[in-house]
Amino acid sequence: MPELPEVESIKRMLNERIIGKPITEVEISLPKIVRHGDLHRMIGGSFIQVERRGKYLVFRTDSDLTMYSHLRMSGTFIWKDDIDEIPGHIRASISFGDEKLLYRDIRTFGGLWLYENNQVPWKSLGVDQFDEKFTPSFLKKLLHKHKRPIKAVLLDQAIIAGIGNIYASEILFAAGVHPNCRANELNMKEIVKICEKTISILKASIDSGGTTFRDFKLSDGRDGEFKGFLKVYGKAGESCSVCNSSIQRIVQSQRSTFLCPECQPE
DNA sequence: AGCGGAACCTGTCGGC
DNA sequence: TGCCGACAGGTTCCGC
Repeated sequence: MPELPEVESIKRMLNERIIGKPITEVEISLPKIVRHGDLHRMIGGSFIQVERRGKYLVFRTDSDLTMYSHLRMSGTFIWKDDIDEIPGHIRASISFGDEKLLYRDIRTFGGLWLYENNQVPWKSLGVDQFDEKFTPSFLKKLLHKHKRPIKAVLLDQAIIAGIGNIYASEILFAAGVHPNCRANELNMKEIVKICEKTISILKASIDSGGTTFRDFKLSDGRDGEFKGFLKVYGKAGESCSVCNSSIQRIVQSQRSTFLCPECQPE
């Protein structure tokens, strides 16, 4: 489920719900989703802020403990009072008195980490696309270090943190760049386009509450609304909205890529 | 060093 | 109707 806009939506929900409330209980129903640390150590403390780094959620507490979460393919957080019936696949929960935050994850690829001081669960995370450093000239330096196809480079979180598979296709379509173009062979005009479209598409998606591709729900159960804005992802065989050509699906690094062969010449 | 492929899981959908 | 394979929004590890 989570592309960056979904993670951002969840972050905002969490900041409205859990800040400053004493943590009274922690329940783990699938131990392996806790990748590091003992979450019970948070009992008695409280969260002071939830941040986002790439697709990670960062839960700051009033002590030196920090909880991290990555939702991977199917994780989500649900505020219990927002729903009528608790769904299956709840892997962990954190109680705040009568209120409760649920961590749900069908495929169990996601996880929770607890670290103290300034340790983090990621090895390396690249620049965030909303960072002021994310400019065409900076992007040019990054891209020209890699000869892989641009699609693979956009997806590499160690280079740019936050772009997922849906948006990689959408960004390259909007920029008119073929996904197989080698990153180090892109010219400045193409890089400027990629930079602008990355920011504008992700912003627009966040504003509309995230993508509903398969089964994404906002924490309160409403559908995200961005699905209707997708131009190529999941549309193989349909007509391009710009030129009417047939949208193609190709596979790169074992993942689907969608493109318009006319708008994105190789 | 950088790249492609396998692995980690469960659910859904389309074809026969 | 039912079974079976393909596919799914992500990341890490391993071998070349």
